[in-house]
Amino acid sequence: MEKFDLNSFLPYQVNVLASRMSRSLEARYRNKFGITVSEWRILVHLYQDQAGLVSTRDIQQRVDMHKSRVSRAAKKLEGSGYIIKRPHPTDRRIINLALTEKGHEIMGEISPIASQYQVDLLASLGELGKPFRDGLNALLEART
Amino acid sequence: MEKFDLNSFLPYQVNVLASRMSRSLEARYRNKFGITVSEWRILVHLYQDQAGLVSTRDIQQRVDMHKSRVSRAAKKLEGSGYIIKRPHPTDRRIINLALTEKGHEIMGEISPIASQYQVDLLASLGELGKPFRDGLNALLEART
DNA sequence: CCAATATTGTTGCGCTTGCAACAATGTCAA
DNA sequence: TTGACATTGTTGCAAGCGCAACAATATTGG
Repeated sequence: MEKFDLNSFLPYQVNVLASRMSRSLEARYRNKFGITVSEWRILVHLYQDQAGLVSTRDIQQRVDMHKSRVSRAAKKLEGSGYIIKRPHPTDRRIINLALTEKGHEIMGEISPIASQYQVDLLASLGELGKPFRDGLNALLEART
Repeated sequence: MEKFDLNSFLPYQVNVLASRMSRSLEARYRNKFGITVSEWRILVHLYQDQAGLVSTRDIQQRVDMHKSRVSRAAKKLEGSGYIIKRPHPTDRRIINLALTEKGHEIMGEISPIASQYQVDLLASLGELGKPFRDGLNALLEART
């Protein structure tokens, strides 16, 4: 009698997969650059959004991280010289973040690694790739 | 020019989804029973495997948790009276875990909640459910 | 038999995180 | 204008985690 099968329980599966992916990907750049996932998310966000009007608040909303997590990761990134904090021109509560030249350089190196990882993942998925991504997006959009 | 789109980056998406699922599901039972995800995994495993020959080592291997994490969660569960630790009959290094009556009772309550959550998830996925699960399983099997 | 090695589970350590409280600043209504 | 409320970012705290070291026990090779 099967009361409950953990191995086919979606939240469990997704969590396990997430941990493995993070770990596997992080292994590809952590030792080399000393970057954690939280910092990586901020860097990517600054890298892709060239506008530069990026506050801690923006990142918190767009990158699904609690503001305290953003705050601490940003502090570390500033200390490492990858980003700088600049005051918002009119609202003094807001702190804008921007990549330094060093930040651009490291993203120039890490970004291809991440892209390649994605390519590898999709290759291993084969024709399941498309429907899997559709389902993933559906679930992500379902819960606002 | 799109250098890198975080929102369509698979490891990011899967991680965000995993966090939301855990949080959403945990909210359905944590306050009521004071159970964390780690403890939940152990309880489910003991619940579904009636054989009872379940050591910390078994759980560690099957439930994708580091042994220290299993050890601590088991200690908490024992303290809460949900499980008991029993010595292995021949190998004195091994500690077998088993649900107490109280443990069975709580699983009788939580298990349907989890099942219902899965039903809700699949409902929101609609016809994407099947291919999504296929892709998920493919990724989980890909990395041993 | 015994010495070296392997396995099992626990624990100290450092790190990260979420939460709540907080200070500083901005907004808005009366 | 001003007083109440909202927003932004930081920090103390407690909890959880992975790693590595460890003690206890088991296995294996000579």
